[in-house]
Formats: sequence, C-alpha cells, structure tokens
Amino acid sequence: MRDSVQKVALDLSSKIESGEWADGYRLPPERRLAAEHGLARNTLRQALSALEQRGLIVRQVGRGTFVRAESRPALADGLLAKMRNASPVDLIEVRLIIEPQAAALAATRASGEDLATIEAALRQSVLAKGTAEFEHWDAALHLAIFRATKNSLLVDYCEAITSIRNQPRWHRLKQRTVTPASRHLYNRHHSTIVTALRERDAETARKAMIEHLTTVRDHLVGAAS
Amino acid sequence: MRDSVQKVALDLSSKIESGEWADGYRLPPERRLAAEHGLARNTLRQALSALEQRGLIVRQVGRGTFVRAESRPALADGLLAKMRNASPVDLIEVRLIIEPQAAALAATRASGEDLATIEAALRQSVLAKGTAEFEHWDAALHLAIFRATKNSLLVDYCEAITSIRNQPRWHRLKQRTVTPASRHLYNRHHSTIVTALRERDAETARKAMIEHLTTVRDHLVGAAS
DNA sequence: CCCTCTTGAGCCAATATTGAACCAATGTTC
DNA sequence: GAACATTGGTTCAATATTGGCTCAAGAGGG
Repeated sequence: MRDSVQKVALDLSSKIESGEWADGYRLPPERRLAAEHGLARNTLRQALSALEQRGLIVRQVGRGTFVRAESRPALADGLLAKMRNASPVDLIEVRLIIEPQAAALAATRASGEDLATIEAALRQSVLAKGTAEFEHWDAALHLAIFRATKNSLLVDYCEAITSIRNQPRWHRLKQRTVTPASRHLYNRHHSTIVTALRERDAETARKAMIEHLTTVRDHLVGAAS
Repeated sequence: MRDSVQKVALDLSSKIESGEWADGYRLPPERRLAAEHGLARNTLRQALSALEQRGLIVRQVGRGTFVRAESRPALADGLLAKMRNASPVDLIEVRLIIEPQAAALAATRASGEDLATIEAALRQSVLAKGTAEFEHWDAALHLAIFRATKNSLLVDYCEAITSIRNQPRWHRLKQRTVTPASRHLYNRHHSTIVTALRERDAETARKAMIEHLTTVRDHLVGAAS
C-alpha cells in the first residue's frame, strides 16, 4: 500500500487529539504498534517521527513514547490563576448560576450535622466585628452550604471561589462595598436561606440565594460606576 | 510489563486515598506485596518510594510501612487534580446546573462568528465516525457554546470539564454508554439547542440543554446498574 | 526500466525489571 | 540476655524491553 505513513499518522493523531490517548499516556511499543497496524516497524516509525515533529509525542530511548504532556500541566497550574483573573461581574454571574441550585440541593440533602455547621457560621457572621471577620464567616457559611450538597465537585468549586475572594484586589473592593447597611441586609438574606434549609424548602432557598446574590451584584456594579 | 512502577503506585495510592487502607494502617511487607503484584521487590520498592515522597506512607526498618496519619491536609495540591476524582454522577449534576444557564446566556450574547463555530462543531459531530471522534466534536460544541457567553470563568469551567472527560477512566465509561442510538438522540438534542441559539430563544435553549443532560445522566446511571 | 515506498532483519544504546545476596533495625521467644 | 524471625535498606549483575539506526531486498506505480 502506498502512503501508509500518512494514514497511520492520521489514525494515531486522531487518537491523541480526541483524548483517547490522554496527555502523558504511554503509547504501545513501536514493534507492537507496527504489528497491530500491519506495517513494518520502519514505516510506522516514520509516522511517529511526523507526530514527534508536530509536537504531539515525545520519544525516550528505553522508556517508550509518550503523548506530550506540555499542554495539560499549563492548564492544571493555570486554571486557578486564570480564574483569579476573572472580572467581578463574571464571577458573580457564575455564582448566580450555581449557588441557588446548590442551595436547593442542600435543602434536600443536608444532614443535621450540616445544618448545625451552617447555623454556627451564620451566628458567627452576625457577631463579626470587622469586615475581614465578616467575610471569613460569610465564606464559611457558603462553603458549609456546598458541603451539604454532598457533591465533591461543588465543594471544589466553592473553595476555588473562596480562594479568589481572598485575594488582595477583592479585599479592597469589598471594603468599598460592604457597609453596615449592606451587612445588615446580607444577614437577613443569609438568615432566610438557612431557615429555608432547615425547613427543607428547596424552592425558597433557591429564591433567597438568587435575591442575595443579585443584591451583591448590584452593590458591586454600583461601586464600580 | 514495562511501567509496573507507575501502575502499582497508582494502585496502592488509590487504596490509601479511598480509605481502604486508613491512617495508621500497616501495609503488607514489601516481599509479600511484590509477590501479590507479581513484581520483583526492587520494582515494588520504587513505587513505595514514590508514595513516601508524596507523604502518603512512612517506612520504618524492622517495623513495617504505615499509612501516614495527617497526610490529607498537607496535600493541598491542585484544584484540577481534585476535580478529576469527582464521580460521574457528581459531574453530570454540576453540568445540569451550569450548562442550561450557559446556553441561555449564549442565546442572548452569541455573535455571528460564535454561531458559525457552534454550527461547524455540530456538523462535524454528526459526521464523526468513531466514538472518540464524536466525543471530540461534542466537547468542541459545548466549549463553543461557553465561549459565546463571553464569560471567561464559564469558559475555564468548560475546559476543566473537558479535561476531566478526556481521562482514560471516562473513556471506558463512554465506550459502554455511547451507542449509535444514543448518538442519534444526542444529535437531535444538539440540533435543537443550536437552532434555539440562532433564534435567540434563551428559554428553549435552556430547556433543550436540560433535556439533553438529563438523557446523558440517565444513560450513565443506566449503564452503572 | 527507474524511482519511491515498504519491508524485514539485525545491531546498538538507553532504560526497566529481575533475582539474589547481605546489612540494619525491630520484635518475639525462650 | 541470647537466639531467632521479620522487616525495610542497599547493592549488583543479569536479563528484558524499547527507541535509534542502517542496509539490502521486495513491491508497485510511472
């Protein structure tokens, strides 16, 4: 057959680009690949060389051939970093998507222990003296709600959000936007949410969270303008 | 076998992280572990050394090897790494929260260019020959929808989801669940969503996405049982 | 016939794994 | 306390696996 090289190169690269062979995956040995494709090893090696030149794979004598893991680590390291660069408006938009649903889930799934943790965080946030302390317990409250959903991905998400909100640039923004009046309002919102959770009222919890985050967003854009 | 070290290291660490080998548990002697895994002791020792370096175990001459207590908090590694351990059900639950809203946002914000990209991805996914190729264009389609929201956080989220779905363990699951019939159904769903986007019909786009992901979830749990 | 692609085989160098032996620290038994 | 067994720590040579490379012969289209 003519041009087997291009054919097998296409086949292999599609396996890589589709994710079937993920980053860091170790390809079968050349000799086996050649046998599986019904080709001589030399021919298959030409295909591999092409992929290597395109940067898709890395070959190491005595170790094997690997899907190049250069693209993914950049994402792994960069995901949080990229999220940290998100704008406040983008962030609150995402929170408005996720957190009402999370609150609704928490209403149906929270254990008694979860509720106790949530209520403790609420009490502490009401008692908090400074802005920093209030923010701490506010974050703890939201996190406790996410834990109550029993969904580890949601917990991860909330921790990421918290880490974003703990950055210095956000601190400055908060200090401009969090006034005694707004704190009082936020406490009322939080209280409504927690009450709804205790009464297993998913719909009320969702709506209360929407109202809460909408208020936060309006304060943010008000402060920005 | 060639990469026995990594394999057995993964096996052992999963036993620890899953809790099967709790904190303080004493591992079987190296010689026994090696025999059970069909490896030479030296090879298995390399795997143990890797775990030791990661802080998962402690080795004591003459006493044995122990799962390290307090190992968990010290391992604040990567957000993405943690997300990768999420269960399929957790993942689809989060997708059901976010993606319908994202579709609704995309309906109001997508540019003509965005719509062209989305429709191209849809066409490619319909034409795709294998499961891998279909998955590739399916992911591209969802990503294009997220890009159309103009919210960088949502795009980051979608890329994280895609990277999770590209893992080998997910690949096996997909190969069991994606049949020609389900692919046909998914194509219909995708088509409905894209049409709604083009017509700027946010509500229809949201509902179509909900129906789509609900179907995917049902296929998943159906395959699991 | 000529040219290119492909094959099959062999050899080399780098790496991985094995298998065994011996040492050192700890625990157990008498 | 002494003898013995168990366990991790270390070293080393032998073997297996793997990619890097070369070359002569075959296959197939112009």
